[in-house]
Amino acid sequence: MTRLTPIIACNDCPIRFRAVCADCDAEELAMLERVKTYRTYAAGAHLALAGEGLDHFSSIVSGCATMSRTLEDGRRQTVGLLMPPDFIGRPGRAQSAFDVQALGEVTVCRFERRAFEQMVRDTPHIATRLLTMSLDELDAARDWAVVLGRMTAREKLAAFLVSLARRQAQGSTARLPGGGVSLTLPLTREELADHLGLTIETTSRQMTALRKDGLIDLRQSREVLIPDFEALSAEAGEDGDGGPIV
Amino acid sequence: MTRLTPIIACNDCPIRFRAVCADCDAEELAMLERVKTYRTYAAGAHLALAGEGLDHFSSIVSGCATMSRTLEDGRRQTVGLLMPPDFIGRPGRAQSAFDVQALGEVTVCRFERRAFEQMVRDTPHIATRLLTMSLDELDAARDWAVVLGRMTAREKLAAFLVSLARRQAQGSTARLPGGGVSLTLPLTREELADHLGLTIETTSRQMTALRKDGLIDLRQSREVLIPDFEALSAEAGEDGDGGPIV
DNA sequence: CGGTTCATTGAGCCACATCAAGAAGTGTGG
DNA sequence: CCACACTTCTTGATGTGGCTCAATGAACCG
Repeated sequence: MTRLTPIIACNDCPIRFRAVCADCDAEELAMLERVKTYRTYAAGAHLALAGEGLDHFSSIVSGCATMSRTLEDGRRQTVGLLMPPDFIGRPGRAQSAFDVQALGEVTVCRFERRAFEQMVRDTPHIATRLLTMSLDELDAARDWAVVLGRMTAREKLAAFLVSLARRQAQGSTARLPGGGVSLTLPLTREELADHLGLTIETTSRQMTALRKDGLIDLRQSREVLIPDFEALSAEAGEDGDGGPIV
Repeated sequence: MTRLTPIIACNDCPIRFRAVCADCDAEELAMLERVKTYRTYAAGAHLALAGEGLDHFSSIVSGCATMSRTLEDGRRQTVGLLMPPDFIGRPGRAQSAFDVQALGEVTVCRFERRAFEQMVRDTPHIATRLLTMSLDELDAARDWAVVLGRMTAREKLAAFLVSLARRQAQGSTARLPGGGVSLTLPLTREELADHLGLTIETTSRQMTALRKDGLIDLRQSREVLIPDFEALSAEAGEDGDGGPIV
Protein backbone atom coordinates (compact mmCIF):
# COMPACT_ATOMS: atom_id res chain seq x y z
CA MET A 1 0.00 0.00 0.00
CA THR A 2 2.92 2.33 0.60
CA ARG A 3 6.47 2.32 -0.60
CA LEU A 4 9.64 4.35 -0.28
CA THR A 5 10.41 6.50 -3.28
CA PRO A 6 13.73 7.95 -4.45
CA ILE A 7 14.50 11.34 -2.99
CA ILE A 8 14.13 14.39 -5.20
CA ALA A 9 16.42 17.35 -4.61
CA CYS A 10 14.46 20.14 -2.92
CA ASN A 11 15.42 22.49 -5.73
CA ASP A 12 13.70 20.19 -8.21
CA CYS A 13 10.66 19.72 -6.01
CA PRO A 14 7.35 20.84 -7.54
CA ILE A 15 6.17 22.27 -4.21
CA ARG A 16 9.47 23.90 -3.22
CA PHE A 17 8.00 27.41 -2.99
CA ARG A 18 4.56 26.57 -1.69
CA ALA A 19 5.01 23.97 1.06
CA VAL A 20 6.21 24.33 4.67
CA CYS A 21 9.69 24.77 3.27
CA ALA A 22 8.67 27.73 1.11
CA ASP A 23 10.47 30.37 3.19
CA CYS A 24 13.56 28.29 3.94
CA ASP A 25 16.98 29.49 2.87
CA ALA A 26 19.65 27.20 1.43
CA GLU A 27 20.99 26.20 4.83
CA GLU A 28 17.59 25.34 6.26
CA LEU A 29 16.74 23.43 3.13
CA ALA A 30 19.88 21.38 3.54
CA MET A 31 18.76 20.42 7.04
CA LEU A 32 15.39 19.30 5.73
CA GLU A 33 17.04 17.45 2.91
CA ARG A 34 19.02 15.36 5.38
CA VAL A 35 15.96 14.09 7.22
CA LYS A 36 13.29 13.85 4.56
CA THR A 37 12.10 10.73 2.74
CA TYR A 38 9.55 10.29 -0.01
CA ARG A 39 6.70 7.84 0.19
CA THR A 40 4.12 6.86 -2.34
CA TYR A 41 0.71 5.59 -1.29
CA ALA A 42 -1.57 3.52 -3.49
CA ALA A 43 -5.11 4.72 -4.21
CA GLY A 44 -7.31 4.11 -1.19
CA ALA A 45 -4.39 3.77 1.25
CA HIS A 46 -4.67 5.56 4.57
CA LEU A 47 -2.07 8.20 5.37
CA ALA A 48 -3.55 8.57 8.86
CA LEU A 49 -6.36 7.09 10.91
CA ALA A 50 -8.61 9.03 13.29
CA GLY A 51 -7.62 8.42 16.87
CA GLU A 52 -4.45 6.57 16.00
CA GLY A 53 -0.86 7.60 16.43
CA LEU A 54 0.91 9.54 13.72
CA ASP A 55 4.63 9.79 14.31
CA HIS A 56 5.51 11.69 11.17
CA PHE A 57 4.55 14.69 9.06
CA SER A 58 3.97 14.81 5.32
CA SER A 59 3.74 17.38 2.60
CA ILE A 60 1.75 16.27 -0.39
CA VAL A 61 3.98 16.40 -3.46
CA SER A 62 1.53 14.92 -5.95
CA GLY A 63 -1.93 13.39 -5.87
CA CYS A 64 -4.96 14.14 -3.70
CA ALA A 65 -6.25 12.90 -0.37
CA THR A 66 -9.35 13.42 1.74
CA MET A 67 -9.46 14.24 5.42
CA SER A 68 -12.65 12.82 6.89
CA ARG A 69 -14.44 11.38 9.87
CA THR A 70 -16.85 8.48 9.90
CA LEU A 71 -19.49 8.20 12.61
CA GLU A 72 -20.28 4.84 14.17
CA ASP A 73 -23.38 4.40 12.04
CA GLY A 74 -21.42 4.93 8.84
CA ARG A 75 -22.19 8.55 8.09
CA ARG A 76 -19.07 10.19 6.76
CA GLN A 77 -18.07 13.81 6.39
CA THR A 78 -15.01 14.97 4.52
CA VAL A 79 -13.56 18.04 6.22
CA GLY A 80 -10.83 18.81 3.75
CA LEU A 81 -9.49 17.95 0.35
CA LEU A 82 -5.72 17.77 0.50
CA MET A 83 -3.64 18.65 -2.55
CA PRO A 84 -0.06 19.74 -3.13
CA PRO A 85 1.41 21.48 -1.15
CA ASP A 86 -0.84 20.67 1.81
CA PHE A 87 0.62 19.50 5.07
CA ILE A 88 -0.48 16.47 7.09
CA GLY A 89 0.14 16.13 10.80
CA ARG A 90 0.10 18.38 13.76
CA PRO A 91 3.17 19.45 15.73
CA GLY A 92 2.60 18.93 19.42
CA ARG A 93 0.07 16.16 19.09
CA ALA A 94 0.88 12.57 18.22
CA GLN A 95 -2.66 11.54 17.28
CA SER A 96 -4.60 12.24 14.14
CA ALA A 97 -8.09 13.68 14.64
CA PHE A 98 -9.26 12.51 11.22
CA ASP A 99 -8.78 9.83 8.62
CA VAL A 100 -6.57 10.81 5.72
CA GLN A 101 -7.01 8.65 2.66
CA ALA A 102 -5.30 8.74 -0.72
CA LEU A 103 -7.69 9.32 -3.62
CA GLY A 104 -5.40 8.34 -6.44
CA GLU A 105 -1.75 7.55 -6.01
CA VAL A 106 -0.22 10.05 -3.60
CA THR A 107 3.43 10.94 -3.12
CA VAL A 108 4.52 12.81 0.00
CA CYS A 109 7.68 14.30 1.40
CA ARG A 110 7.95 12.90 4.89
CA PHE A 111 9.62 13.91 8.15
CA GLU A 112 9.74 11.94 11.36
CA ARG A 113 8.10 13.63 14.32
CA ARG A 114 11.11 14.24 16.53
CA ALA A 115 13.32 15.66 13.82
CA PHE A 116 10.60 17.92 12.44
CA GLU A 117 9.43 19.26 15.78
CA GLN A 118 13.00 20.13 16.56
CA MET A 119 13.20 22.04 13.31
CA VAL A 120 9.96 23.89 14.02
CA ARG A 121 11.55 25.06 17.27
CA ASP A 122 14.88 25.98 15.73
CA THR A 123 13.85 27.30 12.35
CA PRO A 124 11.61 30.36 12.48
CA HIS A 125 11.06 30.18 8.73
CA ILE A 126 9.38 26.82 9.10
CA ALA A 127 7.37 27.85 12.16
CA THR A 128 6.02 31.00 10.56
CA ARG A 129 5.26 29.24 7.29
CA LEU A 130 3.41 26.55 9.19
CA LEU A 131 1.42 29.23 11.01
CA THR A 132 0.49 30.92 7.74
CA MET A 133 -0.58 27.63 6.20
CA SER A 134 -2.60 26.70 9.28
CA LEU A 135 -4.37 30.05 9.24
CA ASP A 136 -5.18 29.61 5.56
CA GLU A 137 -6.61 26.18 6.28
CA LEU A 138 -8.59 27.62 9.17
CA ASP A 139 -10.15 30.20 6.89
CA ALA A 140 -10.89 27.50 4.33
CA ALA A 141 -12.49 25.26 6.96
CA ARG A 142 -14.69 28.11 8.12
CA ASP A 143 -15.62 29.05 4.58
CA TRP A 144 -16.66 25.46 4.04
CA ALA A 145 -18.77 25.52 7.20
CA VAL A 146 -20.85 28.26 5.60
CA VAL A 147 -21.36 26.03 2.57
CA LEU A 148 -22.31 23.01 4.68
CA GLY A 149 -24.59 24.91 7.01
CA ARG A 150 -26.48 27.25 4.74
CA MET A 151 -26.25 26.35 1.08
CA THR A 152 -28.58 24.29 -1.07
CA ALA A 153 -27.38 21.15 -2.83
CA ARG A 154 -26.96 23.04 -6.09
CA GLU A 155 -25.01 25.82 -4.42
CA LYS A 156 -22.81 23.33 -2.59
CA LEU A 157 -21.84 21.61 -5.80
CA ALA A 158 -21.23 24.87 -7.63
CA ALA A 159 -19.16 26.18 -4.71
CA PHE A 160 -17.06 23.04 -4.73
CA LEU A 161 -16.42 23.11 -8.45
CA VAL A 162 -15.47 26.77 -8.29
CA SER A 163 -13.06 26.26 -5.41
CA LEU A 164 -11.53 23.18 -7.01
CA ALA A 165 -11.01 25.08 -10.25
CA ARG A 166 -9.29 27.86 -8.31
CA ARG A 167 -6.99 25.43 -6.55
CA GLN A 168 -6.13 23.45 -9.64
CA ALA A 169 -5.42 26.67 -11.46
CA GLN A 170 -2.73 27.49 -8.94
CA GLY A 171 -0.74 24.48 -10.07
CA SER A 172 -1.17 24.25 -13.80
CA THR A 173 -3.46 26.69 -15.47
CA ALA A 174 -6.20 24.86 -17.31
CA ARG A 175 -7.76 27.87 -18.88
CA LEU A 176 -9.26 27.16 -22.27
CA PRO A 177 -9.14 29.37 -25.38
CA GLY A 178 -12.81 30.30 -25.12
CA GLY A 179 -12.37 31.55 -21.55
CA GLY A 180 -13.69 28.34 -20.03
CA VAL A 181 -11.98 26.17 -17.46
CA SER A 182 -11.54 22.42 -17.48
CA LEU A 183 -10.93 20.28 -14.46
CA THR A 184 -10.65 16.67 -13.43
CA LEU A 185 -12.52 15.57 -10.32
CA PRO A 186 -10.20 13.65 -8.04
CA LEU A 187 -13.24 12.17 -6.27
CA THR A 188 -15.96 9.67 -7.04
CA ARG A 189 -19.57 10.77 -6.66
CA GLU A 190 -19.68 9.15 -3.26
CA GLU A 191 -16.58 10.96 -2.03
CA LEU A 192 -17.99 14.15 -3.47
CA ALA A 193 -21.24 13.58 -1.62
CA ASP A 194 -19.33 13.04 1.62
CA HIS A 195 -17.57 16.32 1.09
CA LEU A 196 -20.76 18.24 0.34
CA GLY A 197 -22.80 16.73 3.15
CA LEU A 198 -25.24 15.18 0.65
CA THR A 199 -26.14 11.72 -0.61
CA ILE A 200 -24.63 10.29 -3.76
CA GLU A 201 -28.00 10.46 -5.50
CA THR A 202 -28.55 14.13 -4.78
CA THR A 203 -25.01 14.91 -5.86
CA SER A 204 -25.52 13.07 -9.14
CA ARG A 205 -28.83 14.79 -9.75
CA GLN A 206 -27.36 18.22 -9.14
CA MET A 207 -24.50 17.41 -11.47
CA THR A 208 -27.05 16.56 -14.13
CA ALA A 209 -29.00 19.72 -13.37
CA LEU A 210 -25.94 21.95 -13.76
CA ARG A 211 -25.19 20.18 -17.03
CA LYS A 212 -28.71 20.62 -18.36
CA ASP A 213 -28.55 24.28 -17.42
CA GLY A 214 -25.38 24.67 -19.45
CA LEU A 215 -23.28 25.64 -16.45
CA ILE A 216 -20.97 22.68 -16.83
CA ASP A 217 -20.13 20.22 -19.57
CA LEU A 218 -19.46 16.60 -18.59
CA ARG A 219 -17.17 15.00 -21.13
CA GLN A 220 -16.81 12.04 -18.82
CA SER A 221 -18.27 11.62 -15.37
CA ARG A 222 -15.12 13.06 -13.82
CA GLU A 223 -14.09 15.44 -16.57
CA VAL A 224 -15.78 18.76 -16.04
CA LEU A 225 -15.65 21.72 -18.36
CA ILE A 226 -16.85 25.07 -17.09
CA PRO A 227 -17.71 27.22 -20.11
CA ASP A 228 -18.48 30.35 -18.08
CA PHE A 229 -16.67 30.51 -14.78
CA GLU A 230 -18.47 33.64 -13.62
CA ALA A 231 -21.85 32.07 -14.26
CA LEU A 232 -20.99 29.05 -12.13
CA SER A 233 -19.63 31.29 -9.38
CA ALA A 234 -22.93 33.11 -9.34
CA GLU A 235 -24.69 29.81 -8.68
CA ALA A 236 -22.53 29.31 -5.62
CA GLY A 237 -24.05 32.23 -3.78
CA GLU A 238 -20.87 34.17 -4.36
CA ASP A 239 -20.77 37.86 -3.74
CA GLY A 240 -18.15 38.17 -6.43
CA ASP A 241 -15.20 38.76 -4.13
CA GLY A 242 -13.99 35.17 -4.16
CA GLY A 243 -10.89 36.16 -6.02
CA PRO A 244 -10.14 35.59 -9.67
CA ILE A 245 -9.09 32.29 -11.15
CA VAL A 246 -5.43 32.63 -12.17
CA MET B 1 -20.37 51.01 21.38
CA THR B 2 -16.79 50.54 22.52
CA ARG B 3 -14.74 52.16 25.19
CA LEU B 4 -11.23 52.07 26.63
CA THR B 5 -10.97 50.21 29.91
CA PRO B 6 -8.34 50.47 32.65
CA ILE B 7 -5.41 48.14 32.16
CA ILE B 8 -5.14 45.05 34.33
CA ALA B 9 -1.69 43.77 35.25
CA CYS B 10 -0.98 40.60 33.22
CA ASN B 11 -0.37 38.72 36.45
CA ASP B 12 -3.93 39.48 37.55
CA CYS B 13 -5.39 38.66 34.15
CA PRO B 14 -7.95 35.84 34.13
CA ILE B 15 -6.58 34.45 30.86
CA ARG B 16 -2.89 34.84 31.72
CA PHE B 17 -2.10 31.13 31.29
CA ARG B 18 -4.46 30.29 28.46
CA ALA B 19 -4.17 33.11 25.91
CA VAL B 20 -1.46 33.87 23.33
CA CYS B 21 0.68 35.05 26.23
CA ALA B 22 0.43 31.72 28.05
CA ASP B 23 4.01 30.65 27.39
CA CYS B 24 5.58 34.07 27.85
CA ASP B 25 8.21 34.62 30.52
CA ALA B 26 8.36 37.74 32.70
CA GLU B 27 10.39 39.71 30.20
CA GLU B 28 8.12 38.93 27.26
CA LEU B 29 5.11 39.72 29.38
CA ALA B 30 6.58 43.11 30.20
CA MET B 31 6.87 43.82 26.48
CA LEU B 32 3.23 42.90 25.94
CA GLU B 33 2.22 44.95 28.93
CA ARG B 34 3.76 48.05 27.39
CA VAL B 35 1.72 47.85 24.20
CA LYS B 36 -1.58 46.37 25.29
CA THR B 37 -4.83 48.21 25.92
CA TYR B 38 -8.19 46.96 27.11
CA ARG B 39 -11.43 47.64 25.31
CA THR B 40 -14.98 46.87 26.25
CA TYR B 41 -17.64 46.40 23.59
CA ALA B 42 -21.37 46.73 24.20
CA ALA B 43 -23.67 43.85 23.39
CA GLY B 44 -24.21 43.66 19.64
CA ALA B 45 -21.14 45.73 18.79
CA HIS B 46 -18.92 44.51 15.97
CA LEU B 47 -15.33 43.64 16.80
CA ALA B 48 -14.63 43.03 13.12
CA LEU B 49 -16.50 43.17 9.82
CA ALA B 50 -16.10 40.68 6.97
CA GLY B 51 -14.04 42.15 4.18
CA GLU B 52 -13.02 45.22 6.15
CA GLY B 53 -9.67 46.19 7.55
CA LEU B 54 -8.63 45.05 10.99
CA ASP B 55 -5.51 46.79 12.21
CA HIS B 56 -5.33 45.19 15.63
CA PHE B 57 -5.50 41.87 17.44
CA SER B 58 -7.57 40.99 20.47
CA SER B 59 -7.71 38.32 23.11
CA ILE B 60 -11.10 37.88 24.69
CA VAL B 61 -10.80 38.49 28.41
CA SER B 62 -14.47 38.20 29.29
CA GLY B 63 -17.73 37.79 27.43
CA CYS B 64 -18.60 35.91 24.25
CA ALA B 65 -18.65 36.77 20.56
CA THR B 66 -19.71 35.06 17.37
CA MET B 67 -17.71 34.78 14.19
CA SER B 68 -20.09 34.58 11.26
CA ARG B 69 -20.76 35.31 7.63
CA THR B 70 -23.98 36.60 6.12
CA LEU B 71 -24.82 35.86 2.49
CA GLU B 72 -26.38 38.54 0.31
CA ASP B 73 -29.85 37.08 0.72
CA GLY B 74 -29.60 37.19 4.49
CA ARG B 75 -28.70 33.60 5.28
CA ARG B 76 -26.17 33.62 8.09
CA GLN B 77 -23.81 30.96 9.35
CA THR B 78 -21.83 31.26 12.53
CA VAL B 79 -18.46 29.58 12.11
CA GLY B 80 -17.20 29.96 15.62
CA LEU B 81 -18.19 30.93 19.12
CA LEU B 82 -15.43 32.98 20.69
CA MET B 83 -14.86 32.87 24.43
CA PRO B 84 -11.93 33.65 26.71
CA PRO B 85 -9.07 33.15 25.89
CA ASP B 86 -9.79 33.11 22.15
CA PHE B 87 -7.81 35.28 19.78
CA ILE B 88 -9.21 37.59 17.10
CA GLY B 89 -7.25 38.65 14.07
CA ARG B 90 -4.78 37.09 11.74
CA PRO B 91 -1.10 37.98 11.57
CA GLY B 92 -0.11 38.61 7.99
CA ARG B 93 -3.50 39.68 6.77
CA ALA B 94 -5.09 43.04 7.43
CA GLN B 95 -8.63 42.03 6.50
CA SER B 96 -11.14 40.05 8.47
CA ALA B 97 -12.76 37.15 6.61
CA PHE B 98 -15.78 37.12 8.94
CA ASP B 99 -17.95 39.32 11.09
CA VAL B 100 -17.15 39.20 14.77
CA GLN B 101 -19.95 40.43 17.00
CA ALA B 102 -20.21 40.76 20.76
CA LEU B 103 -23.00 38.69 22.29
CA GLY B 104 -23.10 40.31 25.69
CA GLU B 105 -20.60 42.88 26.90
CA VAL B 106 -17.12 41.81 25.79
CA THR B 107 -13.78 42.93 27.14
CA VAL B 108 -10.62 42.28 25.16
CA CYS B 109 -6.90 42.77 25.56
CA ARG B 110 -5.81 44.56 22.42
CA PHE B 111 -2.59 44.96 20.46
CA GLU B 112 -2.01 47.12 17.42
CA ARG B 113 -1.03 45.22 14.30
CA ARG B 114 2.51 46.49 13.81
CA ALA B 115 3.60 46.03 17.39
CA PHE B 116 2.10 42.59 17.66
CA GLU B 117 3.44 41.28 14.35
CA GLN B 118 6.86 42.42 15.41
CA MET B 119 6.48 40.48 18.64
CA VAL B 120 5.34 37.35 16.76
CA ARG B 121 8.57 37.56 14.78
CA ASP B 122 10.79 38.25 17.78
CA THR B 123 9.16 36.16 20.46
CA PRO B 124 9.10 32.44 19.74
CA HIS B 125 6.90 31.82 22.76
CA ILE B 126 4.15 33.92 21.22
CA ALA B 127 4.60 32.43 17.75
CA THR B 128 4.42 28.84 18.95
CA ARG B 129 1.50 29.54 21.25
CA LEU B 130 -0.33 31.17 18.37
CA LEU B 131 0.38 28.13 16.22
CA THR B 132 -0.96 25.78 18.88
CA MET B 133 -4.10 27.86 19.31
CA SER B 134 -4.63 28.04 15.55
CA LEU B 135 -4.28 24.29 15.22
CA ASP B 136 -6.78 23.79 18.04
CA GLU B 137 -9.20 26.09 16.29
CA LEU B 138 -8.63 24.26 13.04
CA ASP B 139 -9.53 20.96 14.68
CA ALA B 140 -12.59 22.57 16.24
CA ALA B 141 -13.68 24.04 12.91
CA ARG B 142 -13.36 20.64 11.24
CA ASP B 143 -15.19 18.93 14.07
CA TRP B 144 -17.99 21.40 13.59
CA ALA B 145 -18.06 20.71 9.86
CA VAL B 146 -18.94 17.11 10.68
CA VAL B 147 -21.82 18.35 12.82
CA LEU B 148 -23.08 20.74 10.13
CA GLY B 149 -22.74 18.28 7.29
CA ARG B 150 -23.97 15.04 8.76
CA MET B 151 -25.96 15.44 11.94
CA THR B 152 -29.69 15.77 12.51
CA ALA B 153 -31.19 18.81 14.20
CA ARG B 154 -31.41 16.97 17.50
CA GLU B 155 -27.81 15.79 17.30
CA LYS B 156 -26.62 19.26 16.35
CA LEU B 157 -28.23 20.80 19.40
CA ALA B 158 -26.97 18.07 21.72
CA ALA B 159 -23.46 18.37 20.27
CA PHE B 160 -23.50 22.11 20.81
CA LEU B 161 -24.68 21.89 24.41
CA VAL B 162 -22.07 19.25 25.17
CA SER B 163 -19.25 21.26 23.64
CA LEU B 164 -20.40 24.46 25.34
CA ALA B 165 -20.54 22.68 28.69
CA ARG B 166 -17.00 21.42 28.13
CA ARG B 167 -15.72 24.88 27.31
CA GLN B 168 -17.49 26.62 30.17
CA ALA B 169 -16.19 23.95 32.52
CA GLN B 170 -12.63 24.92 31.60
CA GLY B 171 -13.17 28.33 33.11
CA SER B 172 -15.27 27.80 36.21
CA THR B 173 -16.52 24.35 36.92
CA ALA B 174 -20.28 24.32 37.06
CA ARG B 175 -20.64 20.75 38.13
CA LEU B 176 -23.63 20.18 40.36
CA PRO B 177 -23.86 17.95 43.43
CA GLY B 178 -25.97 15.35 41.68
CA GLY B 179 -23.40 14.97 38.89
CA GLY B 180 -25.30 17.25 36.54
CA VAL B 181 -23.95 20.29 34.75
CA SER B 182 -25.53 23.72 34.46
CA LEU B 183 -24.79 26.27 31.81
CA THR B 184 -25.92 29.63 30.55
CA LEU B 185 -26.46 30.03 26.83
CA PRO B 186 -24.68 33.15 25.61
CA LEU B 187 -26.84 33.12 22.47
CA THR B 188 -30.43 33.80 21.59
CA ARG B 189 -32.36 31.08 19.78
CA GLU B 190 -31.74 32.86 16.51
CA GLU B 191 -27.98 33.04 17.07
CA LEU B 192 -28.05 29.41 18.11
CA ALA B 193 -29.91 28.51 14.93
CA ASP B 194 -27.32 30.35 12.86
CA HIS B 195 -24.59 28.37 14.57
CA LEU B 196 -26.34 25.03 14.03
CA GLY B 197 -27.33 25.68 10.43
CA LEU B 198 -31.03 25.45 11.29
CA THR B 199 -34.01 27.77 11.56
CA ILE B 200 -35.02 29.34 14.83
CA GLU B 201 -38.21 27.29 14.89
CA THR B 202 -36.46 23.96 14.48
CA THR B 203 -33.96 24.94 17.14
CA SER B 204 -36.71 25.84 19.57
CA ARG B 205 -38.60 22.63 18.85
CA GLN B 206 -35.51 20.50 19.41
CA MET B 207 -34.86 22.32 22.65
CA THR B 208 -38.37 21.43 23.73
CA ALA B 209 -37.89 17.85 22.58
CA LEU B 210 -34.69 17.42 24.60
CA ARG B 211 -36.50 18.89 27.60
CA LYS B 212 -39.48 16.57 27.22
CA ASP B 213 -37.09 13.62 26.96
CA GLY B 214 -35.49 14.62 30.23
CA LEU B 215 -32.08 15.24 28.66
CA ILE B 216 -32.05 18.88 29.67
CA ASP B 217 -33.91 21.04 32.13
CA LEU B 218 -34.78 24.60 31.11
CA ARG B 219 -35.07 26.78 34.18
CA GLN B 220 -35.22 29.80 31.92
CA SER B 221 -34.94 29.88 28.16
CA ARG B 222 -31.20 30.43 28.40
CA GLU B 223 -30.48 28.55 31.61
CA VAL B 224 -29.82 24.92 30.80
CA LEU B 225 -29.29 22.14 33.30
CA ILE B 226 -27.92 18.85 32.07
CA PRO B 227 -28.84 16.20 34.61
CA ASP B 228 -26.92 13.40 32.88
CA PHE B 229 -24.01 14.59 30.81
CA GLU B 230 -23.25 11.16 29.40
CA ALA B 231 -26.82 10.73 28.22
CA LEU B 232 -26.72 14.04 26.35
CA SER B 233 -23.35 13.15 24.82
CA ALA B 234 -24.85 9.94 23.54
CA GLU B 235 -27.52 11.98 21.71
CA ALA B 236 -24.77 13.89 19.94
CA GLY B 237 -23.59 10.87 18.01
CA GLU B 238 -20.54 10.75 20.23
CA ASP B 239 -18.34 7.72 20.23
CA GLY B 240 -17.49 8.42 23.84
CA ASP B 241 -13.99 9.70 23.25
CA GLY B 242 -14.88 13.35 23.34
CA GLY B 243 -12.97 13.77 26.55
CA PRO B 244 -14.45 14.13 30.01
CA ILE B 245 -15.90 17.33 31.34
CA VAL B 246 -13.28 18.37 33.92
C1' DC C 1 -18.80 -11.97 -22.03
C1' DG C 2 -20.12 -11.97 -17.13
C1' DG C 3 -18.71 -9.75 -12.88
C1' DT C 4 -17.79 -5.62 -10.49
C1' DT C 5 -17.72 -0.87 -9.57
C1' DC C 6 -19.52 3.59 -10.38
C1' DA C 7 -23.12 6.75 -12.03
C1' DT C 8 -27.77 7.99 -13.29
C1' DT C 9 -32.67 8.16 -12.86
C1' DG C 10 -37.36 7.41 -10.83
C1' DA C 11 -40.92 7.12 -7.06
C1' DG C 12 -42.22 8.09 -2.54
C1' DC C 13 -41.35 9.83 2.04
C1' DC C 14 -39.72 12.55 5.87
C1' DA C 15 -37.00 15.99 8.44
C1' DC C 16 -36.67 20.43 8.38
C1' DA C 17 -38.18 24.95 6.28
C1' DT C 18 -41.79 28.23 5.82
C1' DC C 19 -45.75 30.73 7.10
C1' DA C 20 -48.55 32.22 10.82
C1' DA C 21 -50.16 32.98 15.44
C1' DG C 22 -49.62 33.31 20.33
C1' DA C 23 -47.22 33.37 24.72
C1' DA C 24 -43.73 34.85 27.75
C1' DG C 25 -40.42 37.92 29.14
C1' DT C 26 -38.41 42.79 29.39
C1' DG C 27 -38.19 47.69 29.30
C1' DT C 28 -40.40 52.35 29.28
C1' DG C 29 -43.34 55.97 30.49
C1' DG C 30 -47.37 57.55 32.85
C1' DC D 1 -48.00 49.63 39.78
C1' DC D 2 -49.98 49.15 35.49
C1' DA D 3 -50.43 49.82 30.33
C1' DC D 4 -48.13 49.38 26.26
C1' DA D 5 -44.64 48.28 23.04
C1' DC D 6 -41.14 45.36 21.74
C1' DT D 7 -38.27 41.45 21.59
C1' DT D 8 -37.72 36.65 22.22
C1' DC D 9 -39.47 32.17 22.39
C1' DT D 10 -42.82 28.54 21.55
C1' DT D 11 -46.19 26.03 19.03
C1' DG D 12 -49.17 24.74 15.08
C1' DA D 13 -50.17 23.93 10.08
C1' DT D 14 -48.43 23.13 5.73
C1' DG D 15 -44.84 22.83 2.02
C1' DT D 16 -40.63 21.07 -0.01
C1' DG D 17 -35.66 19.83 -0.75
C1' DG D 18 -33.06 16.26 -0.15
C1' DC D 19 -33.07 11.33 1.64
C1' DT D 20 -34.37 6.48 0.97
C1' DC D 21 -35.35 2.62 -1.63
C1' DA D 22 -35.07 0.54 -6.06
C1' DA D 23 -33.81 -0.21 -10.73
C1' DT D 24 -31.16 0.61 -14.78
C1' DG D 25 -27.16 2.21 -17.41
C1' DA D 26 -22.24 2.76 -18.36
C1' DA D 27 -17.44 1.80 -17.88
C1' DC D 28 -13.83 -1.26 -16.79
C1' DC D 29 -11.49 -5.70 -16.40
C1' DG D 30 -10.11 -10.48 -16.09
